[in-house]
Amino acid sequence: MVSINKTSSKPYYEQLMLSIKQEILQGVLVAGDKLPSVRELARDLMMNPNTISKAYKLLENEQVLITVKGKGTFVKKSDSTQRDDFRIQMLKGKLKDLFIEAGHLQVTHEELVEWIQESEEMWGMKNED
Amino acid sequence: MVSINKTSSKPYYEQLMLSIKQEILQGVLVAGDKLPSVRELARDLMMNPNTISKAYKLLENEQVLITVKGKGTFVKKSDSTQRDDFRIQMLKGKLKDLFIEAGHLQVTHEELVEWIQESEEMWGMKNED
Amino acid sequence: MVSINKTSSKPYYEQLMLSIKQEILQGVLVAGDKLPSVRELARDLMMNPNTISKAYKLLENEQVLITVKGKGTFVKKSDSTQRDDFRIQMLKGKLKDLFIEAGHLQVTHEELVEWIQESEEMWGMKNED
Amino acid sequence: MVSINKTSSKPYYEQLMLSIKQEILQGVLVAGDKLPSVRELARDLMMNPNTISKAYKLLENEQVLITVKGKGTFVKKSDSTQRDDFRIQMLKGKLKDLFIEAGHLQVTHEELVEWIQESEEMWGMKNED
DNA sequence: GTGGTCTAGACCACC
DNA sequence: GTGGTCTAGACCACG
Repeated sequence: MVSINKTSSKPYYEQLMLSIKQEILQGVLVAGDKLPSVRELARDLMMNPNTISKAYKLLENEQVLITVKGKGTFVKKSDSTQRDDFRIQMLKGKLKDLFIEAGHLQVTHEELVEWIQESEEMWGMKNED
Repeated sequence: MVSINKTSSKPYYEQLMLSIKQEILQGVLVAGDKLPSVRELARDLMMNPNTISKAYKLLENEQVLITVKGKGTFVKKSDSTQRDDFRIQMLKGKLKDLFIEAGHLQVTHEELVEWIQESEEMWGMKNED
Repeated sequence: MVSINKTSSKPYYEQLMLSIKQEILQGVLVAGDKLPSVRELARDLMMNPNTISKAYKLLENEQVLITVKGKGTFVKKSDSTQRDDFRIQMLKGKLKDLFIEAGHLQVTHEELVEWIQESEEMWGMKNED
Repeated sequence: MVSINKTSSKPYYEQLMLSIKQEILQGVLVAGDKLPSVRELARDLMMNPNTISKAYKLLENEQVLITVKGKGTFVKKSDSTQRDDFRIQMLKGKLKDLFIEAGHLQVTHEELVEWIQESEEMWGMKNED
């Protein structure tokens, strides 16, 4: 399922985090599902277990996964109680930068909005079950 | 005009690039305008000239600025004839990643679109070139 | 200042995190202060730089520190806007467990409250400047 | 009575120890009461007998339980004559760490004290032995 | 078997 | 000089 682009400049562990997050949004992974063990995934992706572990640990900090020593790592039930204002602010900042880049690439705002709608449809988001 | 946040974790040269690009989009800087010399800007912003130079060079590569030996660095007239498909693909990828993050931060697509509209209005963009 | 007990079962990086947090609460470290470089501290504490780095990184995730590549790691200005309910809940759980242990060690609730007051005075917390 | 949260990241054997200790403090279990056999409890909780055994053994070490060969495991009468200073020091250390965390989560000392009082009332502690 | 911690050492990006 | 990423391999704790 998940795959890593070893020629990208984006760190492996970030790619992995995004890949897992995407599968959760798509409903491929749901709350309670067990992720591959760090060793197993490391073998499959031909990476060092430490790198996998780093990704899992960071997703645990973000409350996306939960890991139990000796048992494995699992998708956590999202407690949609609280929004993380700090990270949302970061996100907004990134969108602004992206917006500036778009302007210089002659990408119109309408196109940006279109892209967002595309993503929404293309993935068949299963966010509400 | 341009300013650098020395406590941000974003590299100085990237901040500078974005800052210049933003001013161009806002119409503060227009095609043909002369930018401050590397030394001058380095002094004003209390930064290493190498860092300024790096930002200018990268913006030359992106066809945003143009340097004339012995004269200075200038805002280039954007040739709207061709769009850089490669970089647009990059941008689209970044937007997709941002979209995934948004999903996990419980930011709805509507909010994202709103943010884009906000930026548009707030700046009074003048990119009708 | 900071010191590590190499015979404790508590991980080095956690000890370091607590040590730094304590110094911030005590006012020994204040917003904007530069922490020792990972290499420097690693040398002083006779530890591997990776371990120091891990502690710094985690404190960055907790928004206690901020690090700028090429410059160093600094104490962050605490934005007291938002309380992290999730982590507060964790803390409350730990206090409950501690409370049970106390009961079995014949430590009364009054003693517990006393200990808290002690800490408060002993350190001369500088939380409000 | 005792129950285990299989999705918690706290080790099973620690959860079990705390659960038993809590029931003793609440008076649900009193000195002389017989605990379920290792095998029986393992079956009821769907856990590995080794894990139960480990918890019982550690509670024996802490002088909370006592095992009589061929008869079973029983709640021990607490000898309130001497307090275990070493473990009390440990406890005090943990409270100090917890206190530091509280400070960084903007939890006031008053709140901490409140939480202690809450626990006290909620359980109707019966530790007048 | 699972994940967690720590070390050692290489290479890269930023200033 | 600074921190960041990744690999390799050792040892420990949990079930």
